[in-house]
Amino acid sequence: MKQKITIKTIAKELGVSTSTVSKALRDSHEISTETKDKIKAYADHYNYKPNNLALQLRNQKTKVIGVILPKIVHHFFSTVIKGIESGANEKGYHIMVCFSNESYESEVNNLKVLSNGSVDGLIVSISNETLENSHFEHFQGLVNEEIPLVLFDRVHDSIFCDKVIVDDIGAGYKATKHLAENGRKKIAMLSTPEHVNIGTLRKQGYLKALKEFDLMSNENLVLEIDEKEDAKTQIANIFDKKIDAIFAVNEIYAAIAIRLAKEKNLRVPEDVSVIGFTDGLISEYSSPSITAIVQHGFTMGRQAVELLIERIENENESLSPRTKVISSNLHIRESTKSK
Amino acid sequence: MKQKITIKTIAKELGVSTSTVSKALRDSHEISTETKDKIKAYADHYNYKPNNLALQLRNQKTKVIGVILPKIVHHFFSTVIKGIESGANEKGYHIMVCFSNESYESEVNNLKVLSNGSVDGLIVSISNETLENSHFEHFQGLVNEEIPLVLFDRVHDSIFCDKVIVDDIGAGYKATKHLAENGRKKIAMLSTPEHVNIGTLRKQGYLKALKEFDLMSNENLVLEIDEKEDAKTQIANIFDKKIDAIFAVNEIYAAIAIRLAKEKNLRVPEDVSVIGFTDGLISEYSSPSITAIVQHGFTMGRQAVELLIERIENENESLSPRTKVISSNLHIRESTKSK
DNA sequence: ATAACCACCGAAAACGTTTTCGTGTTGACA
DNA sequence: TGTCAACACGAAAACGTTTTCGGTGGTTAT
Repeated sequence: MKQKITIKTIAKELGVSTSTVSKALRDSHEISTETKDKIKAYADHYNYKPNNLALQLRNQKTKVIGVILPKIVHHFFSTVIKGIESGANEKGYHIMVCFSNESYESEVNNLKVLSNGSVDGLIVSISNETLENSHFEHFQGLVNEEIPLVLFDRVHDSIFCDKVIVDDIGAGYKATKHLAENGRKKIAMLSTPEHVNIGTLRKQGYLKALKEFDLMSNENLVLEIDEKEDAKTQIANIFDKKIDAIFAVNEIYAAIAIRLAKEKNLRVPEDVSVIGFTDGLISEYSSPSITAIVQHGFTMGRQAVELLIERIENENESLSPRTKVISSNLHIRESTKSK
Repeated sequence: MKQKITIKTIAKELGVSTSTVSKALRDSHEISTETKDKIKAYADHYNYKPNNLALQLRNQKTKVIGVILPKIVHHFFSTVIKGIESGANEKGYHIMVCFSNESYESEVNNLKVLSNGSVDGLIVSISNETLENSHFEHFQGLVNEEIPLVLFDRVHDSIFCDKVIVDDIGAGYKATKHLAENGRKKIAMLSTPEHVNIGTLRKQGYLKALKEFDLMSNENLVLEIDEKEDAKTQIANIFDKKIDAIFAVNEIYAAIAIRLAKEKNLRVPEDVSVIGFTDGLISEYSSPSITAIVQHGFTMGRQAVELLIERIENENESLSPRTKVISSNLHIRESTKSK
């Protein structure tokens, strides 16, 4: 990189002090118009840009927000990032993005390196491994250092901070209710292992709806898909049970289910109706297009960053932790139909 | 944020100088074991972390790479980001991500704020608007300042820097060739407006293959989809032309084409074979699954970041610009079949 | 006894800013 | 002529590090 021009060089070249240059560039009344013009012209000509690092060090703030996500090649998370970046930009912040790749170790590591002063605050969605093992000491560390922190989607009660979550119970309920109202009697659910709280919560909503409609709530109808094994073979089993509807915890499982149904000569939506979670490209463009719970990732990102910036910029007053619940809604498409 | 503990506070508390503390923490031989132990114990107990801003200012490097993308909610770009982050992490770098949202203005703006010392180098994919209007002065500025820069995928010849691109011509050729070898005679292409160079390049490959197989290369068979209008109605026209194969410039157009074919009672792949670009979730999970050109976004990201870091860390020797071409290949699935 | 050496530590500069507090030079006014 | 304010600018500290250089006191070799 070429030697950058600094206030010092300008000062030396023009035979004034650095304070004068600084003041002139900030248009201070303390400096004569003549000197100001001279300095500005020089700065302009040599394309002077104030060094951000120096400013950050002096102001003791970076105007940068750290974001740690479990993954990125994923419709929901990339949408959230977009929301975060959009909200951050509006307030003059930038984002620094890291991925835990669902690993506890890299989550801890990312947290550590970002909390050394490079960011003013953090937005995090907890990795699966961390949730599975319930190790949250690293977050506790952040809270103790009073570094502003907002958790979203994958959160945990034991961490004392702002949170933005989806109404997973309500979403599970809405999805299941829609199927029941369509006359579906035997509704299966494709869920996640228990430790992933989103699966558990959505299941609660599912069970609530089943109860309300006096439908069978057989544990056999809930399939906990293990991510480490092949999803397709696991899902295939569900069709042995003469089901007429499926509520899937994400859009990939929904797509796989539809594919399997076709292979077994079942019509979607007539014989089997399917609802997915995450209103992504798959739901939109597969055929039949898939009825899905839309999660409003963009809104979640915006909300998270707004909570965070509010906390950053009012660090004196200690607000107690807030939780925003983003309600989800059903986007009805072709994969569901009344009997 | 709580008042963070610094070397100064440690020095004051322990009655030594800051230099001693610094040296002790870096395990210098200049400091007696006794003093070192004392200082380390204190630092450990109060969870001292060196302030990154101060280090960055002192070392005149940030270990941060700026990344500017046209969009993020997109399989290819999110894959590239993952590749960049992965490669950066291995070398101890972090990434700062901004989005131009395909807008020239925000691209210029992002470039400006990132080039003020907050990053050691930049990885950029040019926005559509910028390409459309051929305004590249902002990149020229970077090059003049000798800020390390790597362009990927959406690049332009007039910018003098490292580049990582896909072999778009070859990819278009491979896709079309595959269709031709399957006995398809009237192959349509769903492309982009001309200014988007990827569309143009892929079209070159398409035309090359047509010529090679003595197939009709009618301009009517190439549809330039305008992103500002509804893609579906534009694509629908192509079916009037009795085509038996479609090569789409991205997976969304491919999915839409398949959907339209079904509506017109054409069977995919029997009556119409379809190939898409970008081997994303849609291609994988729609039914029929879509034969697609895989772009190796992860590899591109890795390559880009490796080129960049090499340049950052060898800033003395001025290498001439390099261009890496990542070859793409065909992932054959259900949407293509020989006649 | 003197020189040389070593172990241990501190002062100060440097990175690039901003800001507070002087300070010297005007000019006006009593 | 003396006083005071306004004006224009500079010195220095501060943000938190690292590193060079120098210094002190004690030990060893000649």
